[in-house]
Order: sequence, then C-alpha cells, then structure tokens
Amino acid sequence: MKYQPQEIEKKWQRIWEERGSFHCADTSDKPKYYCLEMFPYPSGDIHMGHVRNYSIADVVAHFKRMQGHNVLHPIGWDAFGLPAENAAIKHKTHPAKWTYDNIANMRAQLKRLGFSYDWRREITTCDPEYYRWEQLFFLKFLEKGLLYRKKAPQNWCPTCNTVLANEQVEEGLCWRCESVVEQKELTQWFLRITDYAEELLADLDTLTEGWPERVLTMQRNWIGKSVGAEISFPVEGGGERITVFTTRQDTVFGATFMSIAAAHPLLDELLAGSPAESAVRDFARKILNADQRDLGPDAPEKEGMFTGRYCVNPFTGERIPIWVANFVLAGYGTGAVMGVPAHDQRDFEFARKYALPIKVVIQPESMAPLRPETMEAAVAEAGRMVNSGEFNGLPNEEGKLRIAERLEQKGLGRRSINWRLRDWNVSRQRYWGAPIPVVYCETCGMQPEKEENLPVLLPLDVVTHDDCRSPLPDTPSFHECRCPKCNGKARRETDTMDTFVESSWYFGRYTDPANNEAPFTPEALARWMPVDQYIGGVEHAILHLLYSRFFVKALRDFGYMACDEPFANLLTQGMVLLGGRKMSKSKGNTVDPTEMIARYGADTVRLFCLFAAPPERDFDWTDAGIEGAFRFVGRVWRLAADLIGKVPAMAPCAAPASSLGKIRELRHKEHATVKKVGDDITSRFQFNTAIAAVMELVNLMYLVKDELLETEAGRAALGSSLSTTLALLFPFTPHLCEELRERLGFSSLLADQLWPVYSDEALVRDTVTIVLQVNGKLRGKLELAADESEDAVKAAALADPNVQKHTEGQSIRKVIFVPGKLVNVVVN
RNA sequence: GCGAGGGUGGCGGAACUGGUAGACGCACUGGACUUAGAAUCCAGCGCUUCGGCGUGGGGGUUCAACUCCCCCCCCUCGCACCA
Repeated sequence: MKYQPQEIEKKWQRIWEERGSFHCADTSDKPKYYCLEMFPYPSGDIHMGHVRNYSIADVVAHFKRMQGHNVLHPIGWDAFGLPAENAAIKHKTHPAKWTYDNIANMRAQLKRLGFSYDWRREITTCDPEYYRWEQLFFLKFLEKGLLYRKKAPQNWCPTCNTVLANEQVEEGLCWRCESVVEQKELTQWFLRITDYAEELLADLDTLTEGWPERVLTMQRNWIGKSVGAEISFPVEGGGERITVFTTRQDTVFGATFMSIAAAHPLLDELLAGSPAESAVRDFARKILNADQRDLGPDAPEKEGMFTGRYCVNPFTGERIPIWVANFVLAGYGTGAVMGVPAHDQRDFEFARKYALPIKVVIQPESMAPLRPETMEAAVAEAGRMVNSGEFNGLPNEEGKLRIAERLEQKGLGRRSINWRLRDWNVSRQRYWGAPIPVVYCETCGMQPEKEENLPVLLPLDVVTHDDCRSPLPDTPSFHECRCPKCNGKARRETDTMDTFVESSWYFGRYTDPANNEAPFTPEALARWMPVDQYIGGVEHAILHLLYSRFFVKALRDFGYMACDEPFANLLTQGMVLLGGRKMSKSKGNTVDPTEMIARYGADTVRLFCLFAAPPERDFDWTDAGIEGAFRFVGRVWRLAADLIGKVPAMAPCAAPASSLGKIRELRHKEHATVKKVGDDITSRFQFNTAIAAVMELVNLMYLVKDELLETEAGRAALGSSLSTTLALLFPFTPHLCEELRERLGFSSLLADQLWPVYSDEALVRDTVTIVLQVNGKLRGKLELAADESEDAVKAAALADPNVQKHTEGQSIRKVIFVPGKLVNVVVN
C-alpha cells in the first residue's frame, strides 16, 4: 500500500465536490459560523503566503463544521486594479483577459489544495454583477451627503498615473510602486469617512477581545484624535485673524510667537508691502518644493523666517511676531501654531535658534522653579499655572477647561477636536476599475445616474495607451451620454473607483451572492454577519480594515447592515520567509507552491505551513522542514497500512475502558489528545502544538502496536485510536484522512463526521509521577498511585535515597506537598 | 520619542492559573534491516571541570520563577515636526 498523494488528493477533491460536502445551507438549525480569509488579488499564481493564509482558515472552517456549526467559508477575487492594466500594456493583451486567465489559473491551484470552500458563492469584483451594487452604494452615499467632489492638492503617483488615498502613501512613496508621490491639484470624489471618525475610534474598544492589540493601535494612531481648542489671534494693523489649533490652551499665556505654514492662505496678504516680502516668498517656495520624504524622523533642521508682521496674544495683549516655519503642516489643524517655547520642545528649539522669548506658564510641583535662561528643554509635564493672570494656581488640566470656557465666552475661539484621518479620495484616473455612476450635463451640472440604468458598464473594447493613461477619456462611446435629468448632452465621469471600495463590502456579498435584485438582503446579512473569524496579512491593518469598518457603519445607517463592525475576530498571520527575507518574485527568492504540491502533495504543504510556527509569527521556509512534514504524513500512512485489516473499524474514542497497562495507556493518550487538539485550536489557534500532540499519539501507537495486536481489547484500542487520529488530522490533511478512513472500512465521509468527544473518565490516571525536590532542586522522581495519601507520599519522598543524601545532617524545616505533582523538602 | 510584539539548545519552536525547562519537529550520533545505499524502525541528543550551571542582563518576592515585581539592554513591526 503505497502513499500516492497526487491520486488520492484528486480523488477526494472530486468526491467532495460531487457531494457538495462544503456547501453551506442558507437555513439551518445549526449555529452559524462565518470564516473568511482576505480574498486574493488575481496576480497570476498562488504564492506561499496564500497557502498559509488559506490553510489556517481551512483548519478553522473544518473544525467549526465538525463541531456542528453551519459554516460559511467562501472565496472570490479582488479583480480590479492597476497591475492588470500594467501587465496588459506590457504583454499587449487586455486587462480583462489577463485578469480572467489568472483567476482560472489560481482557482485551479486553490482547488488542487483542497480547501473547503463553498465554490457556489465565488465572486469576482470586476464582474458587472458585482460592481453594479457598488455603483448603487455610490449613489446612496451621494444621496446621504457622504460623498462629495472637491478640488484640492492630491497625492499623485507619476508612475501609476493616478491619485492615491492618504492611506496609500507610505513615507512619501506610492504603496504599490514606491515612486515618489507628488502633489497635484485635481477635482476628485471623496467619501466622508471623517463623519465616522468618532465611532471608528470608539468602536475599536469593542474589538479588544477579538483583534490584535497592534492593529487596534495602528488604527487609533491613524484616526488620530486630538482634543483641544481653536484660538484666534488678531493681526496687528489689519482686520485679519490667525486661528490656531492647540491641545495645550492652558499654555496660551506662554505663546511668544506665531508660526504659520508656507501654504497658509493668509500669507500673501500678510506679506503684501512688507519689506521682507520677497525674501519670505522665496523661503516659502523652498519649503513647498521640499521633498515630502524629508518629513518624519529625518526631518531637516527647523527653519523659519520672520514675516515682519505681528499679531496679538488675546490673553496677554502682548504683540508677538508672525513667522513662517517649515515644521508647520498646512493640512493639519488650521495650518498655524502658537509658539510656546517653555512647554513644547519643538517651539523651544525654534525659539533658541532665533532668540525668541521664552515664558514659563506651567510649574510642575516636583521641579525647582523654572527659569527660561537656564532651561535646556521644554517642560511638557503637568503642573500649576503661573504667569497666567486670573488662572494662576490652577492645575493645568483644569486650566484647559477654564481657558476653553473663557475662549467661548469672549468669542476668541472655541473647543475643537482635530483628526488626523482625512476623507477618502476614491477617484482613480485609471481604466481597470468600476465606473463612477455620474454624468456632467451642460445645463444641469453633475447628475447621478439613475438606479435603473445601473450598471454603468466598463467598456471592454478600448485601446490602451502605452503611457498608462486611461483610455476612457478617449472613448466617446463611453463618455458621450445623455443627462438622466434633462436628456441633454452630457459627459460621463471617466475616473473609476479605488479598488479598495470593492473590498470594503465583498464580505457582505458572499451572504447572498446570486441576488440580482439587490447587493444582499437584510435577512442574509443578519443571518451571517459579522464575520466570526477574519484571517489575513497585517499589511491591511489600516487600509482595508478601516475602509471596511467605515462601509459597514455607513451601510448600517442606510438600513442594510444590522451590525456595527464587520469582523468580530481578526487573525493576522505572519509571512512566509525564505532565508530570513520576504519571498519576492522580483528578488527571485520564492518557493512555488505548485512545485511543492507536485513533489509532496497538498496535505504535506498545508501541514508544514501550519506546523512550522504559530500562525501569527513569520516563519522561514526550509526544505528540511517540509521533508519532516512529509515524513510524518508517511508515518501516519504506514501506521494505518499496517493496522488496516487487523483492527476493527471503530468510531473515534469508542474503545471500552480497560485496566490493562498498555491498552489503558493508549486510551488515555487518545482521549487526552482529543482534548489537547481541541483546546489548542479553539483557544489560541495553536496549530503547531495541536499537530505535535497528534504526533505524540502516533508515536505511542508505533510503540505499543505489536503488543496490542495480540489481544482483542488491544486491537479495539488501536482501531479507536487510529480513527481518532484521522479525525483530529482531518482539518490539517483532509485527503489523507478521508482515504485512510475509507480503507479502514468506513463508507461514510470524514467530511460529514463530528469532532471526537473524549471522556473525562479516560483522562484520569491511576499512577502519577511525583517530583522530589530538596530546597527547590530536582532530586528524584517517584511513580505512585494517584490516590496515595499526603502522609504516605511525604514518607516515600523522605525515604528516597537521593533525597536522603541531600538532606543528610541537616534539619528539615518543612515539607511542601503539591498533590499529584511534587514534594519539596526544605532544609537548612 | 510613543505604541505593540519578541529575546528559551546547533535550528524552528513547547511549557495551562508559579511546581520535572527544552514537548513536537529539524539537524546530528549510534543501532537494526540491507550486498550496498535510500527509505524505514529503534535509541541517544542544553552546557559541564560531573560539584553544578542554564530561559537577554541585574536585583527582588517565594519552599519553588521562562512565568510575578523593580531597573536595564537588544531585536522586529507600526506611528511620529499632528501643534
């Protein structure tokens, strides 16, 4: 009986498919469980990261199914996007063809891996039957005022020839091609994700059980809430006011200068006629042209230039100089900052450099009185207010409240909250995306397309440009259209939607994928949402996961969703490395899953991905490692081959209790392994230790099988343990297990079986190993009956020769007894 | 700087509410089988001057610390002139 993975794997894939083993029911008495992995972009081939991701998810899906859940485990394709377009240009083909060919290829690869998807629910986002609903959402967002058009400087990737959302710019570089991102003034569509900023932040607290802490932190940082106040400073010699945002309004008495961004809208006006005009303009231009990458840790020296103008600190009445400074961001707050050198490190450095006055207004109680001349750094700590008029003596936290109140009373400003989060630019100047369903009419202006006219089809008969420009503006059959309102001449929007819009709601579409009257029904969503377990890479910690959370909240407010959050539990799996580095096609260090499957079979590849490390951690691919996994699979196969025909086909954990030594020991191990594997999968996704536990069971079976085959009770114990082994390994190596179970004599499928149930009685041991310690050091072990009395165990411990050797001539101070575990003799 | 996660044999990694550190696997060594090798099966495998010493370093609590407390070092990831 030879192990031939290629044959048996294809055989069982066919059988499962024919029997619909992994189809999930829309109605069921069983509790629902929605297990989802981040769907793949059809880039060409499945890579090892996919295999790991989907192997993890498949264990969860199988396990939940075996525990009696109705499991939704779907798969689909995130099929719009730039790579298709770039590849199409390069290979002189069409993005659609490239995409669909890749999908066909990757679908076959996933099927070859034997994952337990309900393939009837497969979705493809570039299919009009998918994106038509996205266009409907676009209209809903527009109708609800959550979508608007605005002309503003945008992140522009010159290589991709399109704008990027803030989330898609990493350290000043394009997230996809790493080109330096430029700023370009464009009119774009924005989703008002900032309307949900407060809720997106607050609801992270509801995810603390199910999401990794670091993802929550990353989202909190990204949303970036700052509570403070806006304060207006009148400009001297003019009617203007400069408004600043600050979180430290308690330090306003210490504001000794004003700094504004080079792009501040008032700058022109301030400079007009000033003697410093041309110098300051040159300086501002230099800042504006500086490379964005220079921000952050390697930011250049703080630089500024006095504008020649002053404004008035409304609390002190002092005139303070207005500076243009390179560290003030035009896009955050109001683009102007009050300089409080004594209590802000950045302002402190700036003041020292340009000899601006430093004024202490907070005195921490634990510090000696602060003196500006001797300070070496700003003091940001809490303390009592000083030099602050009527507020003197207040703790600064209380001062924040009082000053905010006073601002509002006197009309000098107001309480304010600032967010780092910006609205989401969803316009893309590329072809391979979902068309935006609006037109621009010569008489009516912008008009949404009528719902009944959806989908607005992306034309497939276009001529692509070699320079990556979208062909849509040059395709009259697409953009020449009629106004939905007046039927006059109109031009269709030629920008397409960001592909992250597709992935922000696909998990909802799986609940009702064939619905051609609506994206989904509230009933289907209520039945399945939220996703119980979501699994994917941490690289989506902000982008996709934040957008999806926003979408769910918005769709809830439109009346679709019943839940507040899409993903109840999130597992971020680690990367598969090769030689300590991320696998990368361009660097040539990849391991091709197809090759590995051809050599070892899908079961082995899956098993290795799960055994090599806990799922959240990165692991290094090693040839020796997969050899080891293959060896174990072979070991299970040979064990079964040896036992088949000699042992009865028993259900897992079905062998009766026995008092005989090895039989009793095997049965104990069998039941203990069922408990351990179940616990490991349930509590912490500890697949590596779950597999290790089954290895131990298999090892024991090898050791005892010759002896147990001699007796009927022994054969029963082996038959039961073998069945248990196959059931426990089924989520990991499903084909192997089905095949062996069939050969063992079963006609039913493992795919239809429930998880084995251990009995507590079998876990009870009649003897225990008692560890003997003297002063906490290991000095021996005793094998004793489990029900031995405390006194008897202590006596036996003290009588142990090695214990006696180490206690000889010393007085015994006490004897610690831990039932079933150890005796520690304390001497001095 | 802030936040999160780590630091355990030659390697990947175990160790539940403090109670045998190193499960399981890899590599390595020996044995069996074999004409031989591969494969397989069995056994050994932290260091050691054989007293002991060992979970990044130093203190502490405890009969007992990888685990709890205090101080420090290093690595990975994320965020960061955000006012």
